Amino acid sequence: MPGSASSRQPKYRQIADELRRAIQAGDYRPGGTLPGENEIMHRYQVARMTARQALGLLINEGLAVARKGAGVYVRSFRPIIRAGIQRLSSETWPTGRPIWSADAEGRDLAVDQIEVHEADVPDRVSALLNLADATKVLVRSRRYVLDGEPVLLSRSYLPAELVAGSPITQPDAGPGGTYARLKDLGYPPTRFREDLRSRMPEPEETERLQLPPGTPVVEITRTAYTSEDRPVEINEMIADASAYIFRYDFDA
Amino acid sequence: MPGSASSRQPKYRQIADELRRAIQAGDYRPGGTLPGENEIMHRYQVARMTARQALGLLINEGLAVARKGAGVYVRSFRPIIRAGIQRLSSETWPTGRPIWSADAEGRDLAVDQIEVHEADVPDRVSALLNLADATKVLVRSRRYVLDGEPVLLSRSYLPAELVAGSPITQPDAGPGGTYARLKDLGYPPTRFREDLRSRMPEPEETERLQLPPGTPVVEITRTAYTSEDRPVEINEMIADASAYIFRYDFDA
DNA sequence: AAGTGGTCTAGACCACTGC
DNA sequence: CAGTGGTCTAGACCACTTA
Repeated sequence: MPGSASSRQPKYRQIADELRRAIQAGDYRPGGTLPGENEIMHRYQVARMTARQALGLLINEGLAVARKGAGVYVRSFRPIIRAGIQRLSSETWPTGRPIWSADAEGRDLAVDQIEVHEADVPDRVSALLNLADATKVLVRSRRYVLDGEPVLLSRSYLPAELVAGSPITQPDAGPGGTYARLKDLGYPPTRFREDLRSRMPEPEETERLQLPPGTPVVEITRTAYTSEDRPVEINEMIADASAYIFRYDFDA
Repeated sequence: MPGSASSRQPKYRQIADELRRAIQAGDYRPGGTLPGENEIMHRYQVARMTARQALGLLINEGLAVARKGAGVYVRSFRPIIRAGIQRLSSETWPTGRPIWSADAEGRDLAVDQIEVHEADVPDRVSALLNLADATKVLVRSRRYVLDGEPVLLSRSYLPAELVAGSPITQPDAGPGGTYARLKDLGYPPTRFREDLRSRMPEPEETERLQLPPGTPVVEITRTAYTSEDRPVEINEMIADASAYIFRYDFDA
């Protein structure tokens, strides 16, 4: 009778602990299959729901994924490094290469679900952009897909009056992107702020990023300022936390 | 019969969706109670486990917490802003004020579980510090507690040979902390790298940070370099993601 | 003492995957 | 078609909180 003595831990935790140790010891390879519900029921002599609770723990910890009709598998990770500071250095804009090209070094990064439209400024954005209520903003949304898997949702807000008629209002803002165009307009960003927060995803984010359970998101709010400290753009991003490492290099 | 037509969503999802909307609409205040298992069973005519699944969803999303014997409550958040760059500016060390004093503006920040000892260098650390295997490192561990709640675990590694005999080997490294002492030793850090990653906590982290389900952690790995690009310290931190906003200000 | 959430059982039917 | 995970029921006993 495995795990009979020794414990005031509930059974499902003991089972999960045993499997977790085995995973970390490498007994189950990333991408490989884990014991399923039936296997656990027989091996530990427990009911269906108890086996499910054990697997549910591992799944919510992001260590495993269940595939309906197939089985339960060990998750594997291969995050990309996003260098927050260098990627926005003003030297990189005029090259015409997209900013995110540096992030994906030799992997296949695509952009889809592009949407550009004008709208009323949301409250939290008007506060950051120092705009009056009921001002119009240009909203640029897109989704980044790495090696076929969506990894990032991005939505940026710019004062509509500032960018009217410029290529920024087009889906493709041209070489160097939005920041190069802001420079053309006489408002080059010289300073950035990125605020990072991590939390569990909302259902809509789970859907658009195709997130398995147990996967947090990182919410990045970037504000771009001109040299006169005028905020000219807000970029709100939602990243699949398992796909990214966020890197910041700076001086003492 | 509520929620009978309309749906190919499972019942527990429909119930969770309804409660989630109500929370976001403000029908349930942060800290206030949510309908419990019995309430949901009667209101929606479902079995115990189905009501639990619905609540379990909200709990794993970090929107609710269950307190045994009491009820289910809406979670409330009050994150602190950690300014990654300014807090490590070399001007702040000589003031003698602890670096983290800037993080907690008017709130009660304490440090406990302090531990200082020598150990063999772990593999991932020796790679970052450019050390040979089997070198000794000084390990300084501590836990930060904000308003009575633990929010951060920190463990730093320094080459033992470098800091031998200095106040760094004492639990209290003195005014200005480790970095001021490294300066005294002739190795002032001039450049930092912070790598951030978010994931669900391991059981030990859940325990030490007293994390409710549905709370990710942010893992921060900071490397401190001298002006000759020699890495002199690795600081691995594990933060309660719900307690922090990570802020980085930088130039284009 | 009454009510709450936590654990657990022993069934059932379903949709999906893989051979 | 056999096996998998997903949903759901109707019970049970327990430990804990609140009053």
